[in-house]
Amino acid sequence: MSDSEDDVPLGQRAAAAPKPTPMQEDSSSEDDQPLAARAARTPASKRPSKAVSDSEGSDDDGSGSDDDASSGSGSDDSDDVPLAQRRAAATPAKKKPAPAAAVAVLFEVVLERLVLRRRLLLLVLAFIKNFWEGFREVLGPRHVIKSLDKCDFTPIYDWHAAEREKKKGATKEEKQQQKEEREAKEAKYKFALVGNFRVEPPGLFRGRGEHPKMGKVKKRVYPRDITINIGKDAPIPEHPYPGQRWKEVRHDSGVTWLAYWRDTVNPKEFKYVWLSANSTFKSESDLLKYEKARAPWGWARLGWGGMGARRARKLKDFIVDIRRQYTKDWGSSDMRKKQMGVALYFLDKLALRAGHEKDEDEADTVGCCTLKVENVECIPPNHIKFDFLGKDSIRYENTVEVEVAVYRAVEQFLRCDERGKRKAPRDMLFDAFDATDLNKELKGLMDGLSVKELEGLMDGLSVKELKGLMDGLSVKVFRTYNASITLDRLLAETEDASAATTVDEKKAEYDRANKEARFLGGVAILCNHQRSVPKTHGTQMEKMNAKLDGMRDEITELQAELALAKKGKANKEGKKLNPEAVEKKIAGKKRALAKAELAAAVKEDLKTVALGTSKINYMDPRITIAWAKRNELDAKPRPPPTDSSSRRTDS
DNA sequence: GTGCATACTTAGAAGACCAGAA
DNA sequence: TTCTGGTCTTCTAAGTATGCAC
Repeated sequence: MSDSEDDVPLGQRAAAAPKPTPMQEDSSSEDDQPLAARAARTPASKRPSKAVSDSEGSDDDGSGSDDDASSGSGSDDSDDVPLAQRRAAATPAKKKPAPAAAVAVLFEVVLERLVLRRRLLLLVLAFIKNFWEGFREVLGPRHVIKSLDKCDFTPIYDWHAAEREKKKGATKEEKQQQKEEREAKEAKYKFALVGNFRVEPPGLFRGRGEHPKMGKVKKRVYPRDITINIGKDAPIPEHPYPGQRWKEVRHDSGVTWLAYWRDTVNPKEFKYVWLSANSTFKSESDLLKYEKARAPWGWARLGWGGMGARRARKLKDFIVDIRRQYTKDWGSSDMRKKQMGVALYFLDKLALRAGHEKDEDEADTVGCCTLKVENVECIPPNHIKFDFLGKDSIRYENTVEVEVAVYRAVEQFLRCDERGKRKAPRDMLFDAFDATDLNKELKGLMDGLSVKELEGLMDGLSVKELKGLMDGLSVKVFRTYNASITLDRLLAETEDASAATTVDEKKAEYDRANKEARFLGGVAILCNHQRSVPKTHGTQMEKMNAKLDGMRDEITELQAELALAKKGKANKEGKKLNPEAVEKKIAGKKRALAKAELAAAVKEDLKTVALGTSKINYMDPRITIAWAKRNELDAKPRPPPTDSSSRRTDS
């Protein structure tokens, strides 16, 4: 749209515009033409396709063939020549036209313009009709505006005109800055950081533990096997296999996967391409997970945003109710209720996984709800020993002291089932329900609360919001909660006993809370995050022990030197030493030895503990941030990659 | 109530990377 | 410059959760 045209209100343009020349109609740069001029060329109902046919030289306006003018797009300078003159020029001038013929040409031109003006007027009225229909819908049926006649859009028009002037008047530097700001704002919608963008290559399936499918061939996956999920208007991405097509192209904004294919080893399962863990989608999902875990209990020591202390306290009462309820169920005569009560106790106390049913062609592992009789042993008077293979066939071996009522209930569950039938070692400990039932039960706890009870818990949240948070209450939430609250507790313990004053000392305390032997009852142990012993562990320990032996020998020698120094005698090298200086040296060596011994002990203790999993999946990062703030430490997130090819995703 | 399909999270192994020590 | 050891990244297996059809 030309600037001069643009400065004229639509209504005025409608009246003033009907003077497009055929050459203007045929211009290839259609977008640059005034709306009215564009509208005049094509009936509103067929505009998009008609625009194409016009450019191909249709005779739609009834003025005879315009092929000459349109097909060649003419010479550039002919745009400035009046139509009548061009008509004349386009016809070979064999002889001077008679006056009557000139009048006829002039009449034809005037007529043509009148026809065009009428058509344009009709199109504008069409435009206005459509606008009013849409505008009325936006206003709603009860709006005071009932027709367009009395509407004055001048302020809006003026505002736009002023903005345009402002843009025009900007310096080159200002325009560049605006461009950069715009691009920075839009960047998050242009790039996505994909987690696993490679298709899994062919190979042999290993599986973990004694997997029945180990050794099976993983076939190559081709584009014809892959369904992709892209935006409706996005171009279909190319793949490196000519002649093949994607299995399917979907436009599903209700899911987060970008592509999937069927696993060739287990065709019942899918493999997905997702956004990376630090994308906004995944981060928001993580936030929700921690909110759900936090909501029913509330972290005792956290004062940061989101949940006020008052609400946290009230919601904390809610878990007190859940615990009271499952404690009551241990004595229930309803076997299903009784078993669920004990299972919830295990989940809450031991942070076990839910344990869903598994197929025959999967590794034989269990979780809380799928524990078998052979996995559980009662040790009088009130200890229970668990011994089973959990996720990834990692062994869970733990003996815990339990409430007497739980102990007796488990003895009963081990003996016979719901109907009184005697159990064998491979029978289920909890035979009256499964993990799905337990999840339904947890959700039912929330549904059972009256609006009045909810109001007591809300403290600013609507019933819908609170229910939304609590809808997420499932078995796995107990595990997330327990992991996070354990970290919170351990950090609190270090703070309470802390003599640290410097940043380095405080940071060392945090590291110790995460790693040190004295906290081995911590998050990773709680969640049973194990690893195999690193291959280099043996040689590393040998080196460390040799170093420790050397340090001990050194201290022994120094102590001998101290004895000589105290008697005023010279040492082996014939030097007389100051006893105080030797004592100081010994103290320093002892401190270094203690530090090295601790490091060796931690290394040995942690050789089978995986710390990363709890850090990534279970410990609410806000607990660490809150701890850092309380200790006046500057905890900053790692800066995003600077390389433009690896921008963070927000889309 | 059950089984299945689908979608998403959690998990350990192994290799890559990097900083500090030798 | 090379070695070492800790941490990060990648890979993909193995879980959890839930809606839907029957």
